[in-house]
Amino acid sequence: MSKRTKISELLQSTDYGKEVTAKGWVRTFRNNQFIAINDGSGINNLQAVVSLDFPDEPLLRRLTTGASVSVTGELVESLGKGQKVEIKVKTLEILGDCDAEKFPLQPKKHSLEFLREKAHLRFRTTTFAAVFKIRHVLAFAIHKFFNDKGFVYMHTPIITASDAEGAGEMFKVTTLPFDATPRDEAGKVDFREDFFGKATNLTVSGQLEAELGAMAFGEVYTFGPTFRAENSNTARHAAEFWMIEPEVAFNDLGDNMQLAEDMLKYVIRYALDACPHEIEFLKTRLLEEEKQKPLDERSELDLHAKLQFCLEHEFQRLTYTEAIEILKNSNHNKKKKFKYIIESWGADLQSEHERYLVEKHFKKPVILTDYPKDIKAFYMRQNDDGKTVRAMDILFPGIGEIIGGSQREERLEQLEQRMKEMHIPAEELYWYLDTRRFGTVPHAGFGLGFERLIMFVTGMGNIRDVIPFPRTPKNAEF
RNA sequence: UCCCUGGUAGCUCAGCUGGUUAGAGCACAUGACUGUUAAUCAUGGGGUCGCUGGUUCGAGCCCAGCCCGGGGAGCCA
Repeated sequence: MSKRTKISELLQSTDYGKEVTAKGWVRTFRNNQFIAINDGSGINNLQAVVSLDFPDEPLLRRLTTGASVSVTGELVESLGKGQKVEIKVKTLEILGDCDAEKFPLQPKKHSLEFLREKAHLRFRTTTFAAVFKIRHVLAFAIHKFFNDKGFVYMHTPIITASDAEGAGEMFKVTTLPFDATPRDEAGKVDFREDFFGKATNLTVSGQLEAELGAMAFGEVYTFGPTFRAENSNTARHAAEFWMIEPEVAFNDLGDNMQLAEDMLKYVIRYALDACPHEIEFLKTRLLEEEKQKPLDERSELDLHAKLQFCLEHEFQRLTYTEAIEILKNSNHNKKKKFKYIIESWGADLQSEHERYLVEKHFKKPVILTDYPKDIKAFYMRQNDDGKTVRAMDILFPGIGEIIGGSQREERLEQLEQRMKEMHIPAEELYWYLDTRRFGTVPHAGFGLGFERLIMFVTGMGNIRDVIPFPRTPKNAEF
C-alpha cells in the first residue's frame, strides 16, 4: 500500500493517473458509489468513487457516516460538478466501523445545542472543524505577534494564594477532606493543614504577576487558562477560559490602546489569510441562519465584510465622559428606549448602552477610556482630576467587552491610598507593591478574552461553541 | 442569581378550546435505481410526550416543585 497523502494536498493535485492513498472518516456515502471522506487536513472532502461492479457488496454496506477508511486508487479529474479531482477506488479498507444506528452525527444539519451535548464528536462536523481550526490559528497568531515584537511569553501561576484582586469568585484548591476539615482555635477551617499551608485558589488573572515580569523584561505577555466561579449564565461567559495579558513597561494609556488595536488587527488579518475556506464556510452558514430571522434583525455586513471592515477602520476612541454625553443626548435616551435611562455621570454603562455606542452610533469597534475610579479596579492609574482612572475597555459589535485594560498606578503612595479605600489587604500583596518601591516605572497592560476574539472571527454566538469542552455552571462534561 | 421562553421518535419539528390507536421530514432497516453533491423512489421498524407530584371520568395539553436548554440582564474576558 502506498503512503497516505493528506486530502488537502490531493484536492490541489493535478497528478492525474497517479496511484494514491487517502485515509479519513466517511462523511456520507451517496448513490452506493460516492464516498465523501474528510481527514481533518481541510474542511473540504475528498470524493472516492466506487465502480458499479465493485465485487465486495458487504464491504460497501459498512461505509456508514463516521466510519474510518483507507482508500487507494487512481487520482482522476472528476466527471461531476462539485469537485475538481477524485479517486477511482481500487482497494478499500474499513479501518473502524461506525454503527449508523448509534452514531449521533448524520449527514444533515444539526443544531448547535445538540452538537454541544456531543462535544466529543462535534469536531467531525464542518462547522466545528472550521471553528477550532481558527481557534488554533488565532492562538498561533497571538504568539507570533508578540514574539515578533520582542515580548517574552510568561507563564504565571494557575494556583494562586492571593484572592486580593476582587476580579470575581474563585475556585478553591485544596486537599483537605470535606467531611472532616481541620479547625483552628477559633473554629475556622485551618488552612495551615492544607497542601500549601494556606488557602489557595485557581487564578482569575495573571496580571499582577505579569507586572513583575514587565519590570525586568520590559515587554511580557501571558496566555493561559483563567477561572471564574461566577454563576454567569450568558453566551459570553465561561468558568474556564483563556486570556492573553500583555504588560509593557514605559507604556502609557495611548500606547496601550495602540498595542491592543494593532494586535487585534494583526490576528484577524492572520486568520483571514490562513483560513479563507473556513471563514467562507462560516459566512455562508451565518447567512443561512439569518434567513430565518426577520429582515430588521439581520446583520448589515456578512462575516467576511465585518472582519474586513474592522481592519480598514480606526477604532473609535473616546472617554467615558464623552460617551455619557452622547448617550444622554441620543434620541434613544430621549425617547426612553433604554431600560436604564442615562441621567448622571458616574454610573456604570449597561450592556444596552455599550451596544448602542458600538452598533448604532459609531458602527465600529470603540475604545472607551478614563472611567470613574469607583467602578474600576484598585491598580488603575488615577488621573489628575481625582475622579477618573486611566482605564480602557474595547467594545466589539455583537461581543461587547473584548478587552479590558489600563495604565497601572505606578506611584506607591497613590496605590497604597487606593488599596486602603477599597479594602485591599496591602500586606498580602507586598510583592506587588515592591515593584513600586524598587525602580517603579509607568506601565500599562490589558486582558484579552481569547474566546471572545474567536467568537468575533468565527461569528459564533455562544462561547460554549468556541471552546472544545466548555465549563459553565452545572456543566463539566467530558 | 433574576426576567422571558422552551423540553414530543436518533435529529429537526407539528400536535386545536383537555377526548379514542401521538404525526411529518430526515436518519435507520429492506428492496429498486444509478455521475451523485444533505442523491432519489417504495416499504418497514422506532415514543417513559424532561422528572416528580397534583387537578380531572380522562392530561402531550391545566396546576405546583425540580432538572436541563435557548434569549435577555447582572458579574466580566
